[in-house]
Amino acid sequence: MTYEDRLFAALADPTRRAIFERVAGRRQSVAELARGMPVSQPAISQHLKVLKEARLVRDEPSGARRIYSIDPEGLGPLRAWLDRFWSDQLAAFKAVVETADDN
Amino acid sequence: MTYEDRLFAALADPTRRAIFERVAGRRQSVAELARGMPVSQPAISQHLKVLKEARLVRDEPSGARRIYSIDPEGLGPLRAWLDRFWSDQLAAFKAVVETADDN
DNA sequence: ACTTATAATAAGCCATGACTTATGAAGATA
DNA sequence: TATCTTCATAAGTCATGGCTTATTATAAGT
Repeated sequence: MTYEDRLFAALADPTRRAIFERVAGRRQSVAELARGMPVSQPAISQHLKVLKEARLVRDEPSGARRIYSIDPEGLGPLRAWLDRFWSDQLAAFKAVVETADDN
Repeated sequence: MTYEDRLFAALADPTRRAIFERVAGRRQSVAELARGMPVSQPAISQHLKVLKEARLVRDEPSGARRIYSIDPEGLGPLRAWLDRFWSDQLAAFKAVVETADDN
C-alpha cells in the first residue's frame, strides 16, 4: 500500500473526515472528540491512528491526555495529485473533448 | 450518502484511481481500459459506474463501444474541500500550533 | 442471418473495515 | 495507595465493497 493510497483511504470515511475537520478547526484531545461525536472513544482512537499514519494529524502528550492537531503538510500530496488534473491541462483537455470527436 | 462522500469514496480505491488517471490521459473505451489493466471487463465497468456517479467521468456511445472521458468539473468539489484547509488558514493554524501551547 | 465484439448487469465469494464491548496501562488527584 | 480519568489495544460482529464467472443486449462485420 503506497503512501498515496493511505492518504486517499484515510479521507474516504465520513466519520474520519469529520474528525479531521474538527481537529483542523481546533486541536483537541481524544475524549473531547469522543464527546462531540456519535461513536465510542475506541472508534475515535482507531480513526486517529489511520489519520496519523496518513500524516494528516499529529499527536502530542499532555498529561494523561493526548492532544491531536492537524499536520500542516499532510494535505500536500493530495494537492499535488489534484494539480495533475487541474488548471491548464484540464482546460486544454476539456477543449479537446468538446471540439474534436475522433474515434 | 452525500455528494462529497461519493467523491472521496470513488477516489479511495487504487484501481479506480488508476482508471480515472488513464481516462484523464486519453479518452478511451471500456475494452481498451480492460486490456491495459489486470482486472476483468466487468470490474472496469463497475469502477466506471462509481466514477460516473461521482461525476468524475462522462460516457458517450460510439457504435458498439462507449467512450469514457474525464468530467472537467468533477474535481471541483475536491479542490473546494482542500482549499478550506490550505493556504492562509492552514499557515495561520500552523503558526499557532508552533508558538502557543495552551492546554 | 450468423458470428464476433463490446459493455452492462446479476449472483456469489471473500477480504477489509468500521463499529462495539472489554480490558489494561499510564497519569492525575484525593 | 487507592481511585478516577484518559486513551490505546484486543477480540469479535456485521456490512460493505471489489472481484470473479455467467449471462444478456446491442451493434458491427461477414
